[in-house]
Amino acid sequence: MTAEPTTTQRTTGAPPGGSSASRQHTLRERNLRLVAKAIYDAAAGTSGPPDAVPPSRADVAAATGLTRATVSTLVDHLVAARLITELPPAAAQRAGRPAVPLVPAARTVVGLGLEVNVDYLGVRALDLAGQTVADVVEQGAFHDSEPATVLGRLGTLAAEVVELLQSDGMRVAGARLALPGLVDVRTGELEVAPNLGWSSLDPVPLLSLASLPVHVANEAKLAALAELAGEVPDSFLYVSGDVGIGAGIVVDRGLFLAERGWNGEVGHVVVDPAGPRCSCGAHGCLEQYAGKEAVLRAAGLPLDAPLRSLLAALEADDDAARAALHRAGRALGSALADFVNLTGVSTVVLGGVYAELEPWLRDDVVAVLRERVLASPFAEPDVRAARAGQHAALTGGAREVLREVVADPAAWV
Amino acid sequence: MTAEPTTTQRTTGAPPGGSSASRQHTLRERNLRLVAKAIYDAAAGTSGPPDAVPPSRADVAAATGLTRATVSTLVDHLVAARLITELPPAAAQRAGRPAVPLVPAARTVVGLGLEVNVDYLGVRALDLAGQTVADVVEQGAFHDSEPATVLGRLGTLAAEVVELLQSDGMRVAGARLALPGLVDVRTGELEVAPNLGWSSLDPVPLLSLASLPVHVANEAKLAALAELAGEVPDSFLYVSGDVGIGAGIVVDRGLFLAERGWNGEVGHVVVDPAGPRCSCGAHGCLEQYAGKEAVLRAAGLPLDAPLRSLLAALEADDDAARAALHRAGRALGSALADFVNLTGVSTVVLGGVYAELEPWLRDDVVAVLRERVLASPFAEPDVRAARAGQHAALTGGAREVLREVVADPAAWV
DNA sequence: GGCGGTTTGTTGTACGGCTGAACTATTGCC
DNA sequence: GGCAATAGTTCAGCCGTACAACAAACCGCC
Repeated sequence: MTAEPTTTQRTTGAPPGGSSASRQHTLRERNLRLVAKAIYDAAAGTSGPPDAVPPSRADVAAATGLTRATVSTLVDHLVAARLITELPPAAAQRAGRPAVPLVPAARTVVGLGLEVNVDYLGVRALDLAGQTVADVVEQGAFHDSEPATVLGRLGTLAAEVVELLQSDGMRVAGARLALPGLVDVRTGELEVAPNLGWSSLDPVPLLSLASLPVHVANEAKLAALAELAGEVPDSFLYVSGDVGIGAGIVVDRGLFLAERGWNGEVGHVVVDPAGPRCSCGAHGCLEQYAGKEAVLRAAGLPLDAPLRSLLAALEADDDAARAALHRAGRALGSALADFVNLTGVSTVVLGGVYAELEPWLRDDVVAVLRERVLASPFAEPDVRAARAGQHAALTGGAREVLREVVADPAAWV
Repeated sequence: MTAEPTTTQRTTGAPPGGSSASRQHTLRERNLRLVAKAIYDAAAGTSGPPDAVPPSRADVAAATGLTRATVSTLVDHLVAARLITELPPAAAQRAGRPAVPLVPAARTVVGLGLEVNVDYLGVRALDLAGQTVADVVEQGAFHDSEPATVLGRLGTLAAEVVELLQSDGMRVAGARLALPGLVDVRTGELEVAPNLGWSSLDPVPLLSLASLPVHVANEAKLAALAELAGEVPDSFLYVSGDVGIGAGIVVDRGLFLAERGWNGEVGHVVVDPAGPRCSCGAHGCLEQYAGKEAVLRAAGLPLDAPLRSLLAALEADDDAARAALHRAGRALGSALADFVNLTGVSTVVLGGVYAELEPWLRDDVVAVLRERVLASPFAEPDVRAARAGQHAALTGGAREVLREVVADPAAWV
């Protein structure tokens, strides 16, 4: 008899009703979720490449353990709610009545990702099929900006997008607002966002988006969720390099958010107490070695240099640039070793500027992890570059909204 | 509109059936759990002091949202299964028919905690009422011991305890084996336990406990769960000082166990890369400052000195001892600051030898946490001593087994 | 090209479990 | 002793799933 991973998980989007009375309709809700999730996951290709052929009612019945009769009625409800679409039966190669392929509906229900960051703000809408149906990004300089003005502008953009989508017959399920700062996951308030110069405010009302449920989250954490669109383990640490260094802890495909969700502050892990003083008051924080500005400075580039000039220097084998990334990689490895040792999550995804710098960082990070992670002899740490592309938090936020739709389809039937 | 903590949690003891087909009997199972948990929690006094008077069927109905009719039949089942006991009606002060108080049954179903540690092995049995019904601890020296011999002896002790309990009419629900090493939570195998000199083995068969489900876990993690018996936040970091330094992450009253459960390795967070070399190969690990041996050495005591001689020196205001604890406290604070920053859990419980040393550690630990925890201006970190007493892992293991019984009472009706 | 074999999806009955309302049981208060 | 109040029980009704039989649509093969 062995220990099973008898574990619940604290991540985004717990199915509701875990600890409230179960009535007859609870069965319906739970089984609707089960069926919706089966079809959604098969289409998204949760593991491996997307199945060549979408599942039929019979497939869903086999996968869930429900009878075909029950699945049939549930699917009918989901189709009526426009969450699921029936495709024309494919030419069958087997004997028997051809199956009706079921896929998540396109352009019916969408989730919205919103973001304010230092140099841009944006709105992105995704549908259940995973397609981007709207994408608006405005460049800007929001360092020390006025929250009401910036969030008001973002709200206007979002309202325009919502208007457009609704006139196309789509329903907007909700929105996630990504901010580069400390967001209290319980209240949705922003405690502080150093790079915006914002503090102690409730951002949602400033958007003026009436009748649209908006949740707030940290930018790196939503960006982490965007990685779930691709092939990635169920649990990983996402580390996003930028002016600051943000992180998200993904466990079993959901965000780990204990207490107020203030985790992953890897930028201020002390790499060397004899190192340079950091803005946080401590000495030798990771940011002083692997923060964007520290790397540019060490590479002999101006602090406002674009990333591509650093990449150019690296590709040209510039010694200072190479040395800067070697130093950053060792420091990053050291801080990540603590991160892995403390959380027990062994895969690290490098996001933000680290994604593009990964070829020059990876070897050093891996080497230090191998030295310093205690479990590395039994579970080799894995380091990889993020793949979600530009403005990943917008994608992650929109995906998160849709995940909630799939997790509670009963609200839509 | 604000962000809710829309989070599932990965901790010990997920209610089963989260993602499988819901049939009619699923309702029964879920509601049985709900009722059992309501009665159990009220008795255990999950928050605050135990309610003066245990809940009645009507109270449970009000608390759960189920009707009195449903609660009545469910309670009848639980009473028949001897999981719940009806107390004689208390003298009613209100008008109306007096309520029948419901409490967890004493001495009917018990959970077993087992442990092998460096200097002892033990068996403890707890019943649903929270009482210890059996407690056997054998001192010994198990450094570099033979696993088969030691676990065989523990198995014999456990079998004797089981025999005794069963002859008294009790049913043993299961057992948890605590080991001071790296335990793979998925397979139950022990990868390595440095202080026992054990590695790569499956401990459960060596116990030779037929027909008793035994799960294996890390000792510090089970000790952390023992704290849940007292007044403690729902989430906290438990750090246990001993020869090594172990830790457990408790989130929403359950263990956080991502992947294989290898988290909380705080003993090898690097406090100062210029510090002394550690057995793990790195320099300046926390253990070199706050490990039991490092503290004793710094205090000028022999490495095998008992804890009470250190406590005596501290109470006598011995300079070397005080300085040793100051140094340990600063180092511990630094490593815990990383732990708090990375996990977002703001309460630290000091267990193992740290529990008794807490008066001399606390101020330094708190001071460093205040400096280094980024969220400390918004959520003051809390540091407290563990209260579970000797051999906490035995208590935690037994409690964990009982928590599973309460989480799935349907298996017992 | 019709017929058996095969797989899909639907229909109708049975059953389990919760609800709501009425009912019984037991007390305090006037 | 009667009335109000609270606890617990009984029973018809409803809801959602299972099970089994059935209809639909295809293949292959003689």
